[in-house]
Amino acid sequence: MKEIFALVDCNNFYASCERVFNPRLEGRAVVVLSNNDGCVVARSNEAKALGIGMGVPAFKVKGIIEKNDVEVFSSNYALYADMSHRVMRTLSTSTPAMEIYSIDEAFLNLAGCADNLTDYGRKIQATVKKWTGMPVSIGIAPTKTLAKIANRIAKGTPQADGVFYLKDLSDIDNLLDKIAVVDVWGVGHRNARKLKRAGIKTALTLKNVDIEWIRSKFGVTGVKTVYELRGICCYRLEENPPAKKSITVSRSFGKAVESIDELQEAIATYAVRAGEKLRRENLVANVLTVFVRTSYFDKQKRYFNSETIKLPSPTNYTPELISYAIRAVEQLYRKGCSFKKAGVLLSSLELQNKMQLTLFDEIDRRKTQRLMQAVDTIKAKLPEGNLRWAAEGLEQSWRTHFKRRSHRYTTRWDELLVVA
DNA sequence: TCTGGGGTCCTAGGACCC
DNA sequence: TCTGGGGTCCTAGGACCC
Repeated sequence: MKEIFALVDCNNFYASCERVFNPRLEGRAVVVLSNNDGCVVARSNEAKALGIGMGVPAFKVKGIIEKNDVEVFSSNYALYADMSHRVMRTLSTSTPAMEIYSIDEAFLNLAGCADNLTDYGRKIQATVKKWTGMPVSIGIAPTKTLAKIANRIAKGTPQADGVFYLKDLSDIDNLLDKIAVVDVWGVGHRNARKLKRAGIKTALTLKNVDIEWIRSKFGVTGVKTVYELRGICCYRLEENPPAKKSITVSRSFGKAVESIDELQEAIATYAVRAGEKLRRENLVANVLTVFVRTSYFDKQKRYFNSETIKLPSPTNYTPELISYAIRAVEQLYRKGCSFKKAGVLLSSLELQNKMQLTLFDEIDRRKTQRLMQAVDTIKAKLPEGNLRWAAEGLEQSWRTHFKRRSHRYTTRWDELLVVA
């Protein structure tokens, strides 16, 4: 049977997460900031109405925030990840097949689920709200790209009330005519500009474009997008996400870092985190890259650089990752630079149980594996930061800021919601 | 003063091989 | 002295997504 896609999208996800545990925020303008409390990454509808843009630096909207008493939060990833699990678990009860597309979105295959899919969508919407407190919008259509558009319509038209089924392909043209080409999934700002120059401004004109022309200018991705708009499915539901191909841990510093010791501490800390991610996915890495950079906005003394190391044997052993990462910093460090951001990238990943053993390995892999298992288990039981590798340093004054983080209500006993 | 983080895929071009 | 053509693999950079 042909797939019918529902795209379920949490409304203003991070802002809504804050609201679920803080009813005082209901009806008020709420924004959530990125790491280091830098940019606005989520806004309640009220905050959007005040003209606070997505991705704008917080300092640029400080005036609006103060004048309108906007509630401001730092990102609370522990809370958002847990809320995401709850929503996804709830959704899984309403469909035989789904794909978790991002922290706040999932594609469901609704083929054969009900006679009236709009009603069925409403039922899903109500269940998620009741079980998790999260408001969602649902777009239903024969392809993912059209489901994305249906979701937009579900959100943007009051009559739809959060659920919209793009059912009759004959109606589609009227709707596509009103969608700007930049709002089509897969068309970014750059390609939108390029399309505009060729006279293609709406989703409808894009749908009707000549296929060979689009292939020559935009490659196969462009062709797929056009077919999807025509109702021809090019992107199937991915139920089992393929294994990760790379893992990155990177952060902006809370303050500029100038000494090599601090830069190495920070990189060691990121390497530790990267190792944990690796082990959680049962992966090992063959290649480690470290990058450092000064502020993007410091035009005078700009310095971006990276160092890539081919590891002698695939590993997820933290001390090994730390030592190579620290060595890379020695290559990258420049005296007199104010480093503002750095990161560790692990790539050329493979499954741990399939890994190629090196003949002359100096490390007893079985032993280190048990050691890392023990460390991970103990760390999970201790309060954050209580168990650390020496290389991570003690003071960590470079740490990223989260000055307005709410409680991690759902994942920490000491931060439970208190009902007074 | 203050501008996020983590991914994927595609393509073009170079290196290398026969 | 003459100096082809086709294939694969890898990498860097670009574009996109949330």
